[in-house]
Amino acid sequence: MSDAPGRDFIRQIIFEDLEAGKHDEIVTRFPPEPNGYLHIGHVMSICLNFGVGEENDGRTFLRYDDTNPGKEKQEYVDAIERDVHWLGFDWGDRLTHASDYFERLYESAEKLIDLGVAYVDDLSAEEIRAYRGTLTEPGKNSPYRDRSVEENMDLFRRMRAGEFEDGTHVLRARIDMASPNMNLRDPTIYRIRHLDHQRTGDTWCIYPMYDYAHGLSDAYEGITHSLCTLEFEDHRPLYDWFLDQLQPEHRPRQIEFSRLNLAYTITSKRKLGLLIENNVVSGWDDPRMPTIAGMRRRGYPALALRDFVKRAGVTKKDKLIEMGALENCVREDLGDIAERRMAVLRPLKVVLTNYPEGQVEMMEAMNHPNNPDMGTREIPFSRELWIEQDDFMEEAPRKFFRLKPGGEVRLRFGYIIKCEDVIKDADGNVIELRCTYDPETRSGAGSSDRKVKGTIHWVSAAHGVPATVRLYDRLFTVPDPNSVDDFMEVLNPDSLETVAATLEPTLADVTGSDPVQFERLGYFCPDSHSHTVDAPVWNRIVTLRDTWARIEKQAMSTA
RNA sequence: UGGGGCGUAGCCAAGUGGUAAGGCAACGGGUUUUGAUCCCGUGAUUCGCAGGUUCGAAUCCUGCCGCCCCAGCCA
Repeated sequence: MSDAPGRDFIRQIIFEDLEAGKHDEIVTRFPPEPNGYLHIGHVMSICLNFGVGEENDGRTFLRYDDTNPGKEKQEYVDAIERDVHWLGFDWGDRLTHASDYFERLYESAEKLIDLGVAYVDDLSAEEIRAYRGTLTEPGKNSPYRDRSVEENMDLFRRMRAGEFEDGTHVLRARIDMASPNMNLRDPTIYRIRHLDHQRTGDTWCIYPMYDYAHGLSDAYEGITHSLCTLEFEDHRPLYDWFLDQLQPEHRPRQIEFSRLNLAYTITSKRKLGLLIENNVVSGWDDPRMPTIAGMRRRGYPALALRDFVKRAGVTKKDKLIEMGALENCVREDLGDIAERRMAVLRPLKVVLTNYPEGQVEMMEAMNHPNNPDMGTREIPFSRELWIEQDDFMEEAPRKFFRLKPGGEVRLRFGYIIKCEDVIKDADGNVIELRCTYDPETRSGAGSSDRKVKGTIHWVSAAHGVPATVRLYDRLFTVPDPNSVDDFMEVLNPDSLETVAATLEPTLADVTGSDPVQFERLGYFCPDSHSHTVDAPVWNRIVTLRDTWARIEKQAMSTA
C-alpha cells in the first residue's frame, strides 16, 4: 500500500475543481443509515469525507440517511456518533438528517408532479416488478403513467394525508421504461409506510426513497462532492436527473470509489447481525467484529485504523485486503506507545532449587526497550516462577533456543537458569521444572558477562496476578466469506480462546483500557466490559510478529 | 444476451507516450536480555491477452478474455 500516496483520483478531481474556481469551499458528508453499527468499510468513507473536508479547509456533515423507518434505531444513531468521534473527526454543528428535509422534499415532489415528470401509480409491488422488464428486455409503461397533473396531485396529497394503505400507491418518476439502466425505469420516489419515524414520529406516512432524498439533501447542504461506493455508479444518472428537474441552488457531484473489503471477514450489516442473532459473537462490539466498536474494544488504536485506510488508498478497483496489512498498522502504532509488561498465558512451574527459600528480589525492568524516557518498574523475583509452556521442550529441535533438559536460558530482567530436572505426572505430562540459577548473572548488575542464546519471560508464582485472557482469531476460515453460499458454514470455531493467565504484579490494579505489550506474546488491553480489578479480563489485541512460529510451521509442513 | 465499472508482483498502489515509485507479505543478512523492534539487501525485461499506430506504449487505437455491480415500495 502506498505510504505517501500522491493524490487519489477523487482528491485530484477536487483539486482541479478548486483550480478551475468552481467552488468557494469544499463541502462533503458522511451519510450512514442508522440501521447497524459502522464497520471497517465505513472507516474508509469517514476518513475520505472528513479528510477531504479538513485538507481543503472545508466542511463535512454527518448526515443520517433516515428515510426508512422500521429499519433504523436510536441505538445505532448513538453508536455512529461515538464511533466517528472516536476516530478523531468532528462535524461541529453539521449533524443533520434526511428527515430534517422531509417537508422540503415533499414540496419538491409536488413540483415534479407539476412538471409532469412524476406520477402516482396504483400498481402493486409485484406488478411493478413485472412491468419493469429484465436486464435484457425493456419494461412497459404502467397504465397509470399518463394521469393528469391534477389527478396525480390529488392522489399524492391524499397519500400524504393517510387515506391509503401501505403498498397501494407510490409516487414514481416518469423517465423511461425502456432504459438499459434499470434505475431509470420510472423509479419510485415515495412509498406509503404507516410507521412511526424515530425522529418525526407520526407526522408522515409517506417516506422518500434514497435516490430522491440523497441528492436533494446534498444540494440543500451545499455539498460539493458527494462521495459514495461503486454500487451507486449507475444511480448517478438518476441523481443527476432529479437535480436537472428541480434545479436547486447548489449542484453537488457524485463520485464513486470502491469499497474496502478485509480478508477473512464480512462487512454486510445484515450478515453481521446474523452473527449476533446466532450467538456466534456477543454483540456489535464483540472484539472479533470488524465494526468500529468491536475493533475499539479489541484495542485497535484509532490512529492505526486511519493509517490503514490511508495506505489502502482510494481507487475504483475491488479490494480484498489481507488482515496482515491491518495488523501491521496496529503493531506499528502500539509498538511505540505501549509499555512492556510480563505475563504468562499457559503456566509451567519452575523451581529454582538453589535459590533461598522465602527470598524475594526486586528486579528493575524497562517499560520500553527503545525508549528509556518511559521509565522502569520493579518486579519481584523468587524461588518459584511460572514460565510459558511453549518455552520448554523436552525433545527440542536444534534451532530451539529456549529451555530444554540440561539447557540454559536467560530469564528476562532476571538470571540465567539451567534446567536440571523434568517432573512429570502419572500421564507423562510435564508439570514442573527443577532448575538452578547462576547468581553471577543478575540482569544489569551481574558480575558475569556470559550470554545464552534465549531469553524468556516469567512471573513469580507467589506474586502473580491471576487473570482471564481472551485470545482472538479470524472469524472465518476462508479469505472471502462473502463469496461462499452460506457464510455460517465457514466460521472459524476457534476464533475465541480463553486462558487462565498470570500477570506480573504491576498489572494488579489497572483500571483503564490502555494497551500494553506482554513481552514476547503480543499487545493486550483490559476488556472494557468485563474487566475489574478483582477479576481482570484482558483482550489480546494482536500478536507480535513471530518468526519462530513460522519456522516451526515450515518444519511441520516439510516433515 | 442489456447497461455501468474494473483489470500493474501473493495483497494494496503510483504511473496520464520516453523506457515499471512505494507499502504490506515473503525471503536472505546484521544489531538485540522480547525469535519483537530497528537496520541492510532480494523481487515485474514487464503492466489481463492478441494485434495495430509510433523512433519509442502500462499509457493511444482495434478486437478478445476475466472479474464486480444493476431487475427493492432497501440504502
